[in-house]
Amino acid sequence: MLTKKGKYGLKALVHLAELNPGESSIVTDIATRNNIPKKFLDAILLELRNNGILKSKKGAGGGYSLAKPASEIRIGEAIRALDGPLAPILCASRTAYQPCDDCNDPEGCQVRLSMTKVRDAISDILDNMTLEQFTRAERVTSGVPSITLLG
Amino acid sequence: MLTKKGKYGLKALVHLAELNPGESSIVTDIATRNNIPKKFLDAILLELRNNGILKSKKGAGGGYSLAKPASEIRIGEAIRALDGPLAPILCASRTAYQPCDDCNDPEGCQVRLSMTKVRDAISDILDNMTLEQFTRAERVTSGVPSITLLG
DNA sequence: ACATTACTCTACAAAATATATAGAATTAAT
DNA sequence: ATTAATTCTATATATTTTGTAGAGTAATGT
Repeated sequence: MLTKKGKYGLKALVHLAELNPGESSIVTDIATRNNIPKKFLDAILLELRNNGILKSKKGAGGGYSLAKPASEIRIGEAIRALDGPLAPILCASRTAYQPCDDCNDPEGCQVRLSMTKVRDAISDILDNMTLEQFTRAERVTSGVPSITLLG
Repeated sequence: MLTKKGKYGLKALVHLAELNPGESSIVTDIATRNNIPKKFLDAILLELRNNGILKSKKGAGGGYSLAKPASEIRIGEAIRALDGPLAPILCASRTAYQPCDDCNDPEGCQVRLSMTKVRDAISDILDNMTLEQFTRAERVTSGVPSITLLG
């Protein structure tokens, strides 16, 4: 699940990616422009900074900016930093695997196997999507998936 | 995210799918066999029943059984009944769409567009997977996705 | 130097959600 | 009738999410 923290973080990243190269932005501006509680955003941006996604400068004239080009920041990377593993359940995670304590047979567990497929599908999308692509995304209905049943 | 409720429910469905046709099982048995708190499972199975996935019979000789063949029960259907929409965020749901209250432009929101892709990918997997397939799944490493980066 | 700015850190608090538990009510079989 | 089993209502506990408050730190400009 994408929490508000994750959502706010992504919006802040878009905000920063849309600045001119070299420019930075202060938290207050990002917060007001995106309807995000300032103090909450403080913590979020700090976390992104501690994960090497943003860099910050203190004091007057300071602010936050991307730590690397938007083309080198993966959306999956940002979401992991804020919301944790992409997998729907930890036993299906490749970056943070942990067996369920109630499961007597993780190897043959169908829940785990199916959720591993889901995790891989999510990762295929989010780890291959850069912040640059994300920011430039056009307002077009995303490609219709091959076989969708329930809409 | 798959909660314990969702996980327990899926395990119970597997349990019931593995019975001989026409057979049913009582909650206590499903609970002890799968390390699930009995009272919690009561509520879960009831919810699956109210969603037309299970049927129940009260009293001695009673119990739960599938309401339809395992080949006609979709995993996505079960997860929705227990954990809600598959989409990582409601504004990306097709079955339970709701705009974010803090979002001034849902149409052009990149978070929403990307999460819609994720939702579609999840749905492609879970709405096309039947309980029958799920139950018969072999203990084989799931197919390697085309381009996986972070493992 | 000094005031101002803005990030950083620690602690806490409120709200929402997830995870149960208890016990009585209902229905069916023997 | 008694027992078995689901169903209903209510409640309790734990965890996570979503914030808020306020002091601390570093940089800047004057």
